[in-house]
Amino acid sequence: MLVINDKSRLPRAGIPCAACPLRAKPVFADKSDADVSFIQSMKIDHRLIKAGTDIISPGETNAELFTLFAGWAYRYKTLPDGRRQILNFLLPGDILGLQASLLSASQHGIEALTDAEVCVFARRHIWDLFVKMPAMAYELAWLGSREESMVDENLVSVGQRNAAERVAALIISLYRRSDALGLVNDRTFQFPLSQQHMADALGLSLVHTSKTWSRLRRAGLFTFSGGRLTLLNPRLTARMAAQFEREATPRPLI
Amino acid sequence: MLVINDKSRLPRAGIPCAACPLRAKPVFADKSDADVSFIQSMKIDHRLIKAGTDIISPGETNAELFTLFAGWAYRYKTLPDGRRQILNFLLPGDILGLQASLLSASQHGIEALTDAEVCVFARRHIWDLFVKMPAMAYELAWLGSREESMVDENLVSVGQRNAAERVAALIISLYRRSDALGLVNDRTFQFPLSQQHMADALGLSLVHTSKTWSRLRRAGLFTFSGGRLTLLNPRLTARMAAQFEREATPRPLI
DNA sequence: CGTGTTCTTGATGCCTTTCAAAAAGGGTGG
DNA sequence: CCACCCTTTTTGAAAGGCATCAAGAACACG
Repeated sequence: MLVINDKSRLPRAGIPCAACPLRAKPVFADKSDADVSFIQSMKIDHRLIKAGTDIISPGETNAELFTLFAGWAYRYKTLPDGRRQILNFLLPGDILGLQASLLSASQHGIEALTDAEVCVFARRHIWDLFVKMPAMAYELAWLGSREESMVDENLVSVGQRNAAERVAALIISLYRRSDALGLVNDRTFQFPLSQQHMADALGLSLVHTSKTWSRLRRAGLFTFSGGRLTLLNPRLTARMAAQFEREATPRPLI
Repeated sequence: MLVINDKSRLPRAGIPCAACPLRAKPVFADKSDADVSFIQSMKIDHRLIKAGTDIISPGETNAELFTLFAGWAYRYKTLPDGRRQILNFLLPGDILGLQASLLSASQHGIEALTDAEVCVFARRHIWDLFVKMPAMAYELAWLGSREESMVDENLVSVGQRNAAERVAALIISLYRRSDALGLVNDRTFQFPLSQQHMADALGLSLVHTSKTWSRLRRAGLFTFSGGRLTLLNPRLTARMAAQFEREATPRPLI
């Protein structure tokens, strides 16, 4: 998978929020020093998560709030018989566990897709934030709405698009989100999903996902090797997915 | 459909929030007089919406915030070629347009399913609410998370459940929500969806929805006539839907 | 009592699933 | 560095659930 570091355990754990490398990216809205230091004061931990482990478990109560600092994750729900639906994917800078920390018990799980790092904010501080930092509370609500909007779009995919359109929509969506983070070089970016992940996200069987994936690849839409995807024709892919709106930017980082 | 009133145009328009009949229902959390009068001060209109008309249009900017006072509505998205996905249904007391008013342009539309009444809150007042009323801002975020959680569950349906399970899940979900509002009598409640609505919500064709619907009806799961549905066996229906969590209650009403 | 909408039902076809098994990677220990 | 094992991906074949087409029935409305 994606190896975050090799020498030290948490090389970036000590980095203050003011010097956060994520925050420097143009996708994220500028913040006042006061805001950043409030964020710093809320942050109680910087945690390394191994790929494949839960960051928030289904049914967990009193879940903390996180910001994904590095790596990928996904929200999912599981039916009693084991069927799993991936609700949406999470990339660096995304808030994680807002729903879980507002509602009493988490209705979903969140699992690290790659090795990941998260900034941990104590649940009990969220209330402080609403009282003392209305602008940031507003941004939190904004981020929540943005996530809902992503789930909306996934529901449109699964409910209305055929297999090829779904795969195309998934690729273009992750391509654009990676691009916004500056993670796309020469139309190439890290694409750490297994076909099982794609199948569970798209509501397709593993076999049919595989066949659709290779059909699109052979059709010259993209190349894929070593976990890196090159999207040869983003325009065509977007058209193939039958509409796919761009994101508003910049957005808040908490 | 559902005729709200016959004599006067807006019989309840003049009712102050303090005397709101919705608020009296046990599903909704108690609020202080100060909170209620703040809500009253934010409310700029009480509007009657005819069934089938948009409350928020797709792409609308500067959408206001609403609380659904009476009737049903639904959020939807449409693809360029006309395919429509219903994202979730809205019942009295639900907040409406939060995502649209936080994000710059509405990514979805909201349409009245029956004749409906809405309380209108000016978008510009939302910011005031965050500054002056942190507890209510928190509740707003809570309601946003709750809506996301409903979309999550619909995504699980469409992605993982087969046709019969989807129909059962839809029925039990609307049954429970109606029940929480005290709208269920003797297992019978108003069910104003056409089969086209169900099809668009469940990601099924109209024909297959009709066949599945009548198969479940003939199997003795429910009876339906005159827009009213009697759920003969809620337990069985819930089991048939393969898990369906109950809602936390009470919840905030704004 | 017409007329348009919604619902029902039958027939046909295909997109997707399921079953099965081989091929390809990836990681680990000898 | 190769052998071995486990996970992931690929392919083929067969079945089935759901979509599409078509048209009649039931219903709502003016």
